[in-house]
Amino acid sequence: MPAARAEGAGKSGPTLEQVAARAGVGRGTASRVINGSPRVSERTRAAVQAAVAELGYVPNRAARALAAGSMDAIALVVPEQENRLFAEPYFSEILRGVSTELGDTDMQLLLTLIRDQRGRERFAQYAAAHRVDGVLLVSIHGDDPLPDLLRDAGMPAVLSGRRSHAEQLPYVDSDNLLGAQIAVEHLLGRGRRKVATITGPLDMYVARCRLEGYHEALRAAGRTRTPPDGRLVAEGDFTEEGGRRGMLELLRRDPEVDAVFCASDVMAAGARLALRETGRRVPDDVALVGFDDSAVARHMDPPLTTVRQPIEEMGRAMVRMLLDLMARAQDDPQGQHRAEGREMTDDDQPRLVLPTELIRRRSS
Amino acid sequence: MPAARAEGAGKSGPTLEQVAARAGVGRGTASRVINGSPRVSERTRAAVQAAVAELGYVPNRAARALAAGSMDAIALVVPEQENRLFAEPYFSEILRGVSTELGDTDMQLLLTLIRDQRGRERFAQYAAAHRVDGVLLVSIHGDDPLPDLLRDAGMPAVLSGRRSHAEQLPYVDSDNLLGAQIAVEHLLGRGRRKVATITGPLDMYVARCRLEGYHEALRAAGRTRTPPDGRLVAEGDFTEEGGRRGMLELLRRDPEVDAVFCASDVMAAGARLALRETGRRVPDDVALVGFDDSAVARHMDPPLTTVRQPIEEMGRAMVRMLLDLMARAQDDPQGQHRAEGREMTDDDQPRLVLPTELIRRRSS
DNA sequence: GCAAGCAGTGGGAGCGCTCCCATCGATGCG
DNA sequence: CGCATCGATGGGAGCGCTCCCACTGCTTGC
Repeated sequence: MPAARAEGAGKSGPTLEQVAARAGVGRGTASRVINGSPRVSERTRAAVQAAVAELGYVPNRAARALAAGSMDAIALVVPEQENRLFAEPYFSEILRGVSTELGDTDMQLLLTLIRDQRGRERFAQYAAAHRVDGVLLVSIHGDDPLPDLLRDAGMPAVLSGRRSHAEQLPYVDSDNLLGAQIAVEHLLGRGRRKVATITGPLDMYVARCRLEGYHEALRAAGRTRTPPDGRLVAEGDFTEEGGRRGMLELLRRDPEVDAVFCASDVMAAGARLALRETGRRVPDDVALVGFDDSAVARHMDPPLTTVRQPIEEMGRAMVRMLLDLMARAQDDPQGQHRAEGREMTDDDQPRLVLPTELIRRRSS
Repeated sequence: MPAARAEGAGKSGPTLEQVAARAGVGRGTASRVINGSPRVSERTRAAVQAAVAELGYVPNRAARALAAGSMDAIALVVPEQENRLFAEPYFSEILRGVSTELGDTDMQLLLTLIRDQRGRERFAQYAAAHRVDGVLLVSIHGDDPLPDLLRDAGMPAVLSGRRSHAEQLPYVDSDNLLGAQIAVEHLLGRGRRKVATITGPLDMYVARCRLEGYHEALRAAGRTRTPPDGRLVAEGDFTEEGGRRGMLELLRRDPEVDAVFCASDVMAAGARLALRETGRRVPDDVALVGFDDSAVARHMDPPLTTVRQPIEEMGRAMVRMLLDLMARAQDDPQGQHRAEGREMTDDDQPRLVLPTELIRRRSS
């Protein structure tokens, strides 16, 4: 069929000009059809569409980007500190959600790893140079300047998780505090007396929220600070080894710990190792609860009770939110409506917090 | 001059033209400096570099792509059949290797999910329309036409894993056959008498290789087909549930199975479940060996003996190979050297097979 | 009956860059 | 001492597209 596409191998496909010629219309009209403008007669539209089909025309993205000033692409930015994130189920799920939601658009997904400060600045520049139309930020620490760099550059961006309680940028998060709280309440409800916790890195808001939920549950149970000064709190780093060390530390401080809420399943797996090393049974001696409901939770022995967060859905929601922001930016190139006397308030920024849920298994 | 495009906020950064003006040189010279051409005097180079720094100039990718006909981007294509891959450790590792290796380039990584046949064709068109300069293909089934579509379009591509023994395209693979063989030999060496296997989907070459390794080991041990007709072979699909079903099937066929080689750790986890359900102990009653050495192997109880393949390194190798192919394509736009009477032989295609290694843990 | 209005259209003017040809001294050589 | 050479440079000509203005017929309004 596309007998066209003559012999020359490497040449890129037909151009708009050729399509227009074939359809017997002007370049402008052809462009209008391709882009679905309404101001085209039915006859013409059909003719152009036929030409497109015959020639197997595919718009040249670079040309379009150059002329229109938009790249039809968004970036998923991943700070690669500690090489950690990729292995995490969290990331795969986000990725799945993002690409699924993007599948319906003809937007492209760019994956960008940010390694260090230099990379961060470089990316901010890239973004400013309009190499992408929007940015998704995953696993951002509280002190990361990148989001603000992007905002200043006028680049639409959505965070997965907040950096602080007062996050200024659009974000999608899950209800970490409540999730942790129900997890700990569950442990208390099962009659556990010394409920400890292994937290994430406390420079991450998500880790602080889960710790807060832990405290909240204890407080609600009238069990505030027993024993005092957080002896039952160990700071981990969301890694397996961190969970293991945290557990050993907790046991060292108080050998009678009988339950642990871990701020991630992976850390719970680490804690499980430590428990095994020290000859403790789960859940008989120590009950364990994780967070995420990732695959590892199901595979542990015994299977891990955990707090499920709808990660894939979060990925999808982030994309929807970003596309929305991009559309806004389109209509209102520089957020100029704030020039209309109306300050861009925080409330203009979309945000979404999805619910978490306790999944009970045999570890508690 | 182009006072045009005045202040409007969303303005992209400075242009090459402005950099050139600032440095007091012509556009061509500025471009030469930016692209590291040698034909520039030291003085001029310094002046331009200073201007770049002062202005914070970042080349506009779209313009460059349009003018130069290359996108400085490669695509990682993932067929999303069954929604499976993203969750797999295999994928995360590849991804990590790929993006690490790419970090040193200023090449961009595009992630593309292919959902169905339509998506496949669409992507082939995209590629042909030069939206990317090269393609990495992951988890391709034996009958997938995409690789050939790409080759016909003259698009450099590298596969992870072969589609068949006679793979025509460049690929990076690991030594699946030998890996499986040492795994099974290990089992036999431990005195197991009835060694079964749960394979991957047999339309994937990787699965057939591992099955072949299994047979090879039995043959070498003089244990060919006992019992006959592959009663000890169950076909799985690389999923946990598939592993579970495979194990149940094997036990049904022959309750005296005392060892199982699973073609992936995830399936081994499924098999472990089935074993537990039917009251069998690991390794006492049944020894288990997996493949991949993914995180799940370490977390299982008991920890899983498995065959390690250097997945991250495979990702890196794929990128190196692809960049190399792209450079070739550059020099020799249409593989025209075959016009010189020299047919493009298979041997022109780079290929790489990395070694596998047995990791002994307590499940065997 | 004539000026507007409007849907539908064609095509010029760039977008910012790379490619490449023309230019211009400064050399080198016969 | 004049001419071919060469390193260094300037700038025109697009790349394929979108934007937008101008133009064509027609249907309206007064």
